[in-house]
Formats: sequence, C-alpha cells, structure tokens
Amino acid sequence: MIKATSGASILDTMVLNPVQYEAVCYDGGPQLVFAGAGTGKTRVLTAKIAFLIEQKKILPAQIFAATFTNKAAAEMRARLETVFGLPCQGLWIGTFHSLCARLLRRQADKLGFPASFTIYDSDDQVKLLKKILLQYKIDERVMTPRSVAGAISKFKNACVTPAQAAAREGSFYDREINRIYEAYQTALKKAAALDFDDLLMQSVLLLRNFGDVAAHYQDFFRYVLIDEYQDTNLAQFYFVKLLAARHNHVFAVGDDDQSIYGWRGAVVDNILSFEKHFTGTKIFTLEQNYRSTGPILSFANEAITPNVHRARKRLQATRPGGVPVVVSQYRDDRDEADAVADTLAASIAGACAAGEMAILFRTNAQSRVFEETLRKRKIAYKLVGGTSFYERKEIKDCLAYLRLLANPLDDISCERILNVPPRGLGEKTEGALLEYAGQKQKSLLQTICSEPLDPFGPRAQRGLQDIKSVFELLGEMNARKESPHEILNQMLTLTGYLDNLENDDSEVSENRIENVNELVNALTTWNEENPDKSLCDFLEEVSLVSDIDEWDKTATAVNLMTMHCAKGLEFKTVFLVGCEDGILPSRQNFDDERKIEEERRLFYVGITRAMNALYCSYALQRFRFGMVTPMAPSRFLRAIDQKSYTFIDTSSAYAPPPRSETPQFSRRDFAGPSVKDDYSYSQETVQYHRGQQVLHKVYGQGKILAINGFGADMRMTVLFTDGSRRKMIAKYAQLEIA
DNA sequence: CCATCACCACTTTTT
DNA sequence: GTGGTGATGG
Repeated sequence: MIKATSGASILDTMVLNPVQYEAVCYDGGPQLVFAGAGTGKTRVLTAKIAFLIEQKKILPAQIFAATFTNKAAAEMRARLETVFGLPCQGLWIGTFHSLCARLLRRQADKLGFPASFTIYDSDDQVKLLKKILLQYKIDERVMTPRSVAGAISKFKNACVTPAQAAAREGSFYDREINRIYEAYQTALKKAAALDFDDLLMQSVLLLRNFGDVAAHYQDFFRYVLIDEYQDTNLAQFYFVKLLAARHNHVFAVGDDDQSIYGWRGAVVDNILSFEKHFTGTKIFTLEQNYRSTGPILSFANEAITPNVHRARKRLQATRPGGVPVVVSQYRDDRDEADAVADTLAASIAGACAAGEMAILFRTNAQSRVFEETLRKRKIAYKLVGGTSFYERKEIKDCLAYLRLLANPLDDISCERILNVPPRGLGEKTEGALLEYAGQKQKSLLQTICSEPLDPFGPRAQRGLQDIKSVFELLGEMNARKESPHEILNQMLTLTGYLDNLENDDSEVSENRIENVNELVNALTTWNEENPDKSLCDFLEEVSLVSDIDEWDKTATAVNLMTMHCAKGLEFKTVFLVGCEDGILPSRQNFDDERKIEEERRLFYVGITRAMNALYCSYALQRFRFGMVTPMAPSRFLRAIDQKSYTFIDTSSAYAPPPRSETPQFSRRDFAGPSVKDDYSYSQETVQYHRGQQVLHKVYGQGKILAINGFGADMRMTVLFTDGSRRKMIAKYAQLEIA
C-alpha cells in the first residue's frame, strides 16, 4: 500500500495501492479495470470521480456514472460530499435505469411521450400482456404472459424494435411474438408508459435517431463511468458506446467471474471484448484482495477454476491468518437451520455482531426455514428482498391512485383501482367502460371524468361518479402543488380505503393497514427530505428501488438474502446454505454448461462475500414443493479439494432411528471429490397400485389416488380418512399396505 | 356484484 | 405454503 503523493490532493487521503492509483490517475482514453472480489472497486470508482472533479476540473454534471444499485450511488455521492467536501451538484450518478429515466424525462417529447410517463413494473407488464393476448385470442397455454414478457425483454435488451423483429425470418411462433410485441409497444405508448427494459432501449433509440440530441449529450458528458460492467446488456453497451463517442473517456470496472445476470440479458462478452470495441483501451487488473482471509480466498479460487469462459486471474490474499472454511452436512433443512442458529447465537454472544453476519441462499423460498428457526430462537434477523414492500397489494393499490393522478392515460392502474375499495364496479361495468372509452378514443380515467355517464346503469354510475369526484379533488390538490403525502392521505379518506380494511378484522388486513401507514410515513419522510421534488419523482424512485436499496448495514440483525442480492456486500461471517445439486446449481440449468458456469460464478460471489468465516452447508433431504425431497451435495463443493476445508457431518450424530423410520436410502458419508455421483437408494421396493388402502404412521389410513414415476422417484397422491390429500414420495412415505 | 371455498400450478435469480 | 382462478351461493 502506498499513499498518493502528487501534490495536495484528496487522493492523498485515500489509501490506494499502485495499480489502483494508476487506474485512478490514468487519463489516456478508454480504461477497463478488472477488479476481482474485494479488491477495492468502489474505492477506485469513488477516487476516480474525485480525481476528475478535483484534478481535471470536470464539472460534476458532466460526469455520467452508472452504478449497480441506487444505494451504491447514494453512498458514493455522500462520501464525495461529506468526506472529501467535493460539491457534487448535478452529478449523474445512479443505476442505469434511473439515469436513463432522468434522460428520458428531459427528452420525452422527442419520443412522443409526456415527461410524466409512468414506469411499468413486471406486474403491470404482465397485466397489459394478458389483455393483449386476450384481444388476439391466444390461448394462455400456448403463450403465457410471462413467456411473452421474456421474449420481449430479450428483444429490448438487444435493442431490437418491433419493426426490426418483424423483418426477421422466423417460425409461426416467432411471428406471433412479433405481433404481440408490436401491439404491446403501441399499448405502452397509448398509456404513456415505459417498462424497465424500455428505459434502456428508448434511451439508445433517442441517441440513435436524434442526431442533435446525441451530439448535445456526447459533447456534454466528458466522462462515462460504469460499475459492474460484466452485468451490462447489449442495450447498455450501445448506450455507453453512443454516449462516449465524442470524448472516448470510458471507465469500466467489473469482474467477469462475478457475472451472474446472464439470465436477464447481461452479456459477459461486453467486458471480455471491451478492448475490441473501444480502441486504445488500457487494462488494469486488481488482484490484491483486502476482504477475505487466505483460507476463504483459496476456497474461492478453487471454486471458480473449473470455469472455461473467463479471463484468467487469481486473487491474492493480503490478510494474514484465518480459520478454515467449514463444510457441513445435515440430515435435513431443519437441522441445517438449527445448526446455523446455534453458530449465530454463539457468535452474537461472543465476537461477532449480528449485523456482521449473513445467511445467503440461492432462492427466496429457502428463507422460510431460517425465518422460523430464528424467530423461535429470538435471534433478530433482517430479510432483504423477497416480495419487496412496494410489491404488496395494498401498496400497489395506493400507488395506482397516485400514478393515475400523475398520468391519467395509465389504464392498467385505472383498472386496478376501479373497484378497490369495492364500489359496485365489477367485470361487467369494466367491460362496458373499456368499450365506451374505445369509442371515445380516450383513456379510462379520461372517459370517467369527462364523458356523460348515461350509458351505465344507476349502480355503475354511482361508482364511476365516486371515482370522478375523487380524482377531481386530488387533481386540484396536485395542481396547487400540495405535497404528495397530503394527497395520499386525502385519497385514503376520500375512497374509504382504510375504513374498508378496518371493517375486515382478519389478521391480513391488520397487516395491510400497518403497511399503508408505513407508506404514508415513507412518503412524509421523503417529502421532508426532498421538498422540491414532485409526485412524479417519488413514483419514479419507488419504481426503481431495488431490494438492496432498503438494506441498512448498521442494523443489529442477522442478514438473510439471496446470493444475487448480496453482490457487492461483505460480511464478517457468511453462511452459504443449501449447497445442493438442483438448488446451487439450479436444476433448471443442468443441461447447459454455460448456465452451469453462471451458477458457479454465483457460488463464487457467495463465497467472496465472507471476510473472516465461511460456513457452507447442505442437507440430505429438504422440504420442497410441499414434500420431502432427497438432495445431494453440490457438484461445486465436490469439485473442491477436501484439504481446502474442514468437513463436519452432523447427520451421523443422530442416534439411529427405529427401523421403520429410517429413510430407505444408504446415507453415505461425504468424502470430498472421491465420492461418485451415485447417491443410490436401496431397492427395497413395495408394490403399490391405485386405489390401494394404505397406512401412514402420522396420517393413518388412506387411499392411493394417483402414482407418478417408479422406483426411487415414485410419487403418489394419497387421500387420508381425515379428508386430507397429500403428495408424497413413495420411498419416504413408508406406507404400509393396509 | 361480492365473498367464499375448492382446486390448480407454481417457486431461480431482479432493474 | 402461496397465490391465482373458477364455480357457487348470498
């Protein structure tokens, strides 16, 4: 480590190693910084901005810096402002999506959108696609809204417009998709809405199709900085290429080994062939890892080595000492959770604060067992992600009102609130309203507010009149620039939304009331912090928050999140749970070696979050999809030399259960790489047939309704005498023939 | 029109 | 366990 010494500079206060320092101060054109996990990437990026503002005298407003999360952006800005005292007014720093939204709001008219356009999330997207599929009379079994959404997303991530898509050769299915894509884009435009992918694609189209706009921004933005470059997609690449065309100052930071977003269109090739696309590129490689101890790093290096598609590099440990990585085998998911809780409790009582520890898993569904166990043990935890606050029904309802107020063309939001709270506007009225609006060539809300309501029955008229007066009042408030939280409060009163929830005394609605109140609070706070921002700004922020943006590092609770979510974070102690084939790697990626490599990178990302202690674990069976399923240790673990970790098998610590309860598979001790893939099961098969009366030791007598598969994979549905119907795996169910 | 219940299919990761 | 959908009765 050396300290920068060129004159009195902010850089002097930042401890940078020689490569970091060189990367920060280099100013000879495009730069690519390969920054392995824990090598000080954020530090370099922050220092680079400081260098540009302080040394190169670049105006903050002329720097375009794309980060991976809003949180990272906010932290960097705060650091620059408060620690270094640099004015960052106008600095373009944020996620690609929010930066593009900012750009598009300013130039919306060029693309034929109002500046107040709405941002549709995947939920809205699916709703809109459902409507279109219905219109086109396409059977949902042939094409689901989700699959179409995926296809459209693919187009947009590669910046393929409907016209370009239509010009391509393709199967009947492809042509159908193209038709829907075009209809979908038309519908979005009519609703003055953009989806997530549009934010990127339309920004590219803006620069591509409007030479003067492009020239302006190309001239204006002197430097373009991109973090996590390995996770950019084609649209983002085009955008960067266009934006930096004039000054050619591109500063990209990333790590191909941490590319984990291929499934949503990211192209690792963006980083791997950066040099080819930006001539005169200088490459910097950061390999000094300051985060993890030696044992964790060797484990990480070993884990990622099998990947073929990567730029060769190896992280160097700088921290001395360290305890071995622990790999543990458990009987089932509950045992795994219990053991993790034990270790957590011991650590909290000892050396490590709860907030410094994290449980990382592959899928959100895995969080459940841990939540239950931790709650039982009274260990405070914080679940990051899952269904985020803003995706809850009641919150989306409230936001739909606000969105509709900001953009009366948004029919999806209007349909959402039409009968929420219930006001007698059911399916029939909705259909009639849709029809009527179509005739009048207006949006739903416009029709309700400005057309005679005579064609509707008296009941419907009353309901529609309700909506009309609500929006007239809210519209006036908005026009008087009253604060968004007052508008929300007024909405809740006028519509009786809260009253409606209060009348329903179920536990769910109690929770919902709390959530709505939380929304009011959030909006109030936001309003205080951003007195000059509008309702539109709030809605945009809400649409673009990511799960991790909500995360608070200082909280004194154990962190639970997916490995994807944990990217960019670090914890003193990390539990990598559910390291099982079928989960990590996911079964759905078994057939594709490239996807397996991405799963392996995810495993690598998980490992490299750990600073001092890493526990990897797997269970031999776990409760999934409503039944107990046998599991085998992850192939990623099996590929690591057993000398690189300490193995603990707690599954054999149990006293052998009575014979009738013993699962009928041979439980082999895990023995590192020497173990073969044959986690075989004994052939002690019983002949079952449909309609047979059987006896279960917990549920009692029942009848076999259906049998699927055979041998070790046999599953059956059994109807028990208590009326319950259960799916079970034959070899665990231990059914006796009655 | 609305609330309720039974049944279904689905659970990879997310801006 | 979830959540969405469809049939049924109030």
